[in-house]
Amino acid sequence: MSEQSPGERVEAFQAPTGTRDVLPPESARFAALIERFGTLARRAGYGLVVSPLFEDPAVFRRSAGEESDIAKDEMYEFADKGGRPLALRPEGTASVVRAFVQHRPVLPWKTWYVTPAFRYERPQAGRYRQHHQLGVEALGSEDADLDVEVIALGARYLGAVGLGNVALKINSMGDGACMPAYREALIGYLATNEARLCDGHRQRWKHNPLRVLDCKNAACKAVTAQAPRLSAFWCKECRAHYDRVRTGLGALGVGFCEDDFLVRGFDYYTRTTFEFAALSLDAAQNVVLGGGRYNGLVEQLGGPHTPGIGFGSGIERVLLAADAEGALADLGRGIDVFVVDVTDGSAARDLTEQLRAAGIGAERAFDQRSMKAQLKLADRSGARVAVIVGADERARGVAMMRDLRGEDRNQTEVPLAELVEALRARR
RNA sequence: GUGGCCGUAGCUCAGUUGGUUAGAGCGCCAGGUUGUGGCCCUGGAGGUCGGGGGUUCAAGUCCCCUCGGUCACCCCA
Repeated sequence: MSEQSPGERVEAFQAPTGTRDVLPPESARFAALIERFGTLARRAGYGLVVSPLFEDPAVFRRSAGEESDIAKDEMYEFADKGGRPLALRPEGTASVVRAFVQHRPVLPWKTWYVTPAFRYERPQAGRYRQHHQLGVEALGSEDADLDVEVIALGARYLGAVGLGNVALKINSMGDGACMPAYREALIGYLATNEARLCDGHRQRWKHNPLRVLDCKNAACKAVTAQAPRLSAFWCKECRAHYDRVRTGLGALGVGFCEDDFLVRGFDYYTRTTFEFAALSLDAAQNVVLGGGRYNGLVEQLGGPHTPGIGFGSGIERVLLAADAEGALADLGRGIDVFVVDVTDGSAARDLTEQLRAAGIGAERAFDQRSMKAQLKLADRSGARVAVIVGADERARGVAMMRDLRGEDRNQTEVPLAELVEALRARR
């Protein structure tokens, strides 16, 4: 039963604010990123983790930090029909760590994931309420060489999708032994220089003093230029770890620069932090891959002390950067052959399936279109070859094989029994 | 959450100081070519002018509200 009264027009629904549909042909690039990343991750011994899109909100709050913006006002929270509080995943790491705590897999546990992520914020260039991330999380080792492996994997991934113009920054956040002292020193310094901070941070610096370090405002930059350096506070162990990371990256030929002010958005980072920025994008949203070590996070979520490191990479951001660099431009549709049937369609029906079964990408037209229309579709499908079957060919058990690309576009007759072989020969 | 700009066909846009049946290019469909795509020619389909209210003899055009988009701040991927 229709609920509309006669003549009433139904509104055209559209995707909610800050979300979008990823459609062909763009979705091919989306898929290519995931495929290439998955291949590299598996090759390095990382296994896929698929976990629920929603969790107890406390999982995300504990992880990102109770005081973080994500925890405070960017989470999609709701209660299900049983009254259970739930939240949509705002980032990738927390869920994986929660799964680790729950299942206690054998260490080291090296995983990768692809997932949507939800944050309630105003959309703008390169930022959505639902975006997509892929990444890795490796738990159970404190070895700096694992940091190197993870960073190298990130670099390899960005290279594999064709991004050349990227810059890697690394830093160390210290640990429980040295970070508190730095924090105190920074707070003391900011307190005496409060008046010179930018408008926003003059009000908010106490809320998260470290954030002032990566403020883009000139006023803040002038202040932080003289601020105490985190690196001067590193304890012996943190310095040794950091040095091993630097050495490792150097040995692998992964270029990087060190940035004392690299402070990432989540509270859980200890020691190594890193970011890859796409230099072809505006600085406000140019981080395409970022992560770091989180040696206290597993305990935060109720597990045993277990060190970990990982990164997340925004698919939309990487795609923006790929656009800017002209990368990933020529992904075909995977159609090798277009079957043109000017009989009753049964030849197209049977031949396309036969070709697909043989591993050949095959497409056809439906609805008994004219031969001219079918060839037009064949042209646009990207196929290299059209296989044409008319009444005459069908009667004789043959097909015309026509070149759609290249210089000489000849056309030859092939017995149906030899079609697959003939098409393969043309590859 | 705050602010700027913008909503006319599937897409990119034009639309004179408010004035008949709202246009173009591209795309789509068909024909030119009774079995041949890309180029060309002809024709066709396709529009709640984002939505609602108001002013007016008359609103795509002016006013208000609203929804959406976009950009920036904030924050982040």
